[in-house]
Amino acid sequence: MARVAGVSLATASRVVSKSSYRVSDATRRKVESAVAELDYSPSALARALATRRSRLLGIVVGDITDPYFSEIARGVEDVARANGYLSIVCNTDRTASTELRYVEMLRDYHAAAVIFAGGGREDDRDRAALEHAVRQLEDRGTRVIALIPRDFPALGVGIDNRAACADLARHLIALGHRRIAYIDGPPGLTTSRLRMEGFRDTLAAAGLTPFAVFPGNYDYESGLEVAARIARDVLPDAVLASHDATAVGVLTGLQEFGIRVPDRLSVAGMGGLREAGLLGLTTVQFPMRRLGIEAARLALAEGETGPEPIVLPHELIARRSTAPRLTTRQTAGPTDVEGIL
Amino acid sequence: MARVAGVSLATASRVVSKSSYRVSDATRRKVESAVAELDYSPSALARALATRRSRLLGIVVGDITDPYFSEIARGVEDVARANGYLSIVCNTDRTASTELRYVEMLRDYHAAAVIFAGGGREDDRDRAALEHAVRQLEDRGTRVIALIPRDFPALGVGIDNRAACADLARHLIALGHRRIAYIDGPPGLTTSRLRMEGFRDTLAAAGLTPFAVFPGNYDYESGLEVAARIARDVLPDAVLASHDATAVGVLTGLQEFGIRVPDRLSVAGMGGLREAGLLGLTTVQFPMRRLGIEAARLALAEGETGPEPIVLPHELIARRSTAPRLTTRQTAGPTDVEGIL
DNA sequence: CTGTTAGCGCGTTCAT
DNA sequence: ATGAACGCGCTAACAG
Repeated sequence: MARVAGVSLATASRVVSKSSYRVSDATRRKVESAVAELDYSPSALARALATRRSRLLGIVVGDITDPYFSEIARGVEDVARANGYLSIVCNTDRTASTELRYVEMLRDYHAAAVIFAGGGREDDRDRAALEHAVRQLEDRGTRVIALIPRDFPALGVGIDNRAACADLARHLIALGHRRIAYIDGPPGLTTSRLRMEGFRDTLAAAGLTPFAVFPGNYDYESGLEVAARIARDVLPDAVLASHDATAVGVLTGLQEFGIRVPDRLSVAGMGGLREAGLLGLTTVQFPMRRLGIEAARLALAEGETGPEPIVLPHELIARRSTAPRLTTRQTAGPTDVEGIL
Repeated sequence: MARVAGVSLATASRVVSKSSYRVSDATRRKVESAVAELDYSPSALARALATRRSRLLGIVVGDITDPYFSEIARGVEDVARANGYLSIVCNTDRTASTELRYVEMLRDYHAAAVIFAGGGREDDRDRAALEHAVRQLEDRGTRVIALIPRDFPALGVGIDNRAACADLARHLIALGHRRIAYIDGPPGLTTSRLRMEGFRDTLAAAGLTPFAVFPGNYDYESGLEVAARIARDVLPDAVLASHDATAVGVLTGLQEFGIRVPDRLSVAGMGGLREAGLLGLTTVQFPMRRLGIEAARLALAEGETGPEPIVLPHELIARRSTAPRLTTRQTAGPTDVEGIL
């Protein structure tokens, strides 16, 4: 193509790659017309090879199907696109080995940066291997960003899981509830631990002890099970689930037993899922998309940023699944119409 | 690295790239130990440049945040990973220009294949440009797969939008409903047209005419609006929404007006969203993940496949949002407990 | 301002 | 079975 333009490869490269080089308008025009004529487009691959810098951005998530992750990915992708980067999404299914494999592939493609969404596990046996792979990444010049908390050193951005759960607990206590049950997250996950700590500490500060702590898995089924158990046994004043999906499960399960929320007990979740809004579930909303955006900004930023992680604010959204304890409310009114649910 | 192995670059390449070449076990071992020692890994970029074939798979979606798309992406990614490919997801926001831009980037990276999820627009002014870009892709040897219907020629896989909507209409008619309203999808979308046709044709075949056809946008808000309109006016026997999100909007809106579903009227949606199950919404479930899987298989398949598109089956899931017309049902029973909704 | 040259890190002929 | 050389398409250094 440089040939049909009648110039040398170098000049052609200079105009095509928009390098801040001085090129006369005349030759520039010649090249441009040649480009148009040949329908030419430069090979990003070759460029990356020569530059040692690709414009590929890796984002490793647990499962893109999970609304949290897809929202994060969307945020990342938005700024990636704005900067001419392509986003590679990697589903790890929370499995260390596939996560590792992906990291290696991203390294082989000289990804400009990789963003680890999804928290780390605290019981990870492959941590050493991962840490090694991450180091390799950095050695090759790719930036690594982590949505904290993560089990390897990396600058990052995140949310305050502990504080969020604490806020929720305080909300429940403020409503007069004392016998508060908690549904834990998957064992070994850092976020599980943090949220649990937020719950326990807040209760302790109020001189309370948990009514019960049920195991959970950040999913719908966990909620159903808990609902069945408390329905057959003693009802707490409130149940705080460490995940919206679980809280929705509680709501559904309770309803099958004819136990009305919030009349008989309050229910709250965490995350800010669409379903939460739909069912009137009290929750804390996490700014997932912003999280992705900030992470991508960090990833693409030229200047080195300080090691202190950015912490984005969450928001407590009180809805009709939580209400003051021991209140006699009317069962009429627009917010309490019987639906098909 | 070939140096420390004590062999030539060629032999090293032969073992690293697993080429079906004859290499003696002795030298192979030498190379392998050198690889391990140096923590060496081949550059996928250089390989792609030399081979003229990358292991990058592009998947262009409307919005990864949309459960349909994320499910498709997941399916694609699953088979991509199994074959050692990386998946690049591109959010077009249903905008032709950004879709075009992405296609160009994917071409520059010599993507092995690109899968177009998300249907085409019928009013697309940039169709020519897109078609051109797609042709360029194919010229460079990248396969292009489309989740039909699409506005440019490509082999593909899809679902039968028309039949799905027809099934729903038949279901409603079989329940005895005659005055059936429809909520359309976004104008200009091929899927909108197809679904609408399925609805109209089925009604016509039964000697019925639509009670009303409301404009919609495949979203929640459209449903709310329709609910408000029919609540203040005459209630149809049933409303069929072209999208689950819209149907959920109808449900929510109706309930705010104290209109009980399915007592007063039936409601159905399309898609198979999680929320549909949660709220007991009758719908057709589309096998989105399978769609992605099949698309990826096509994309990665070596042999040429026939031009006839694969059509995956959908499934009508009748739930409690639809019921026979003019039936007096008791308002008790476990499926009809008043919830917080 | 523009042309020449030398890699980037691989795969792939050809010889040997 | 192995080694030498060339090319993939582009950028970067150095001349002119």
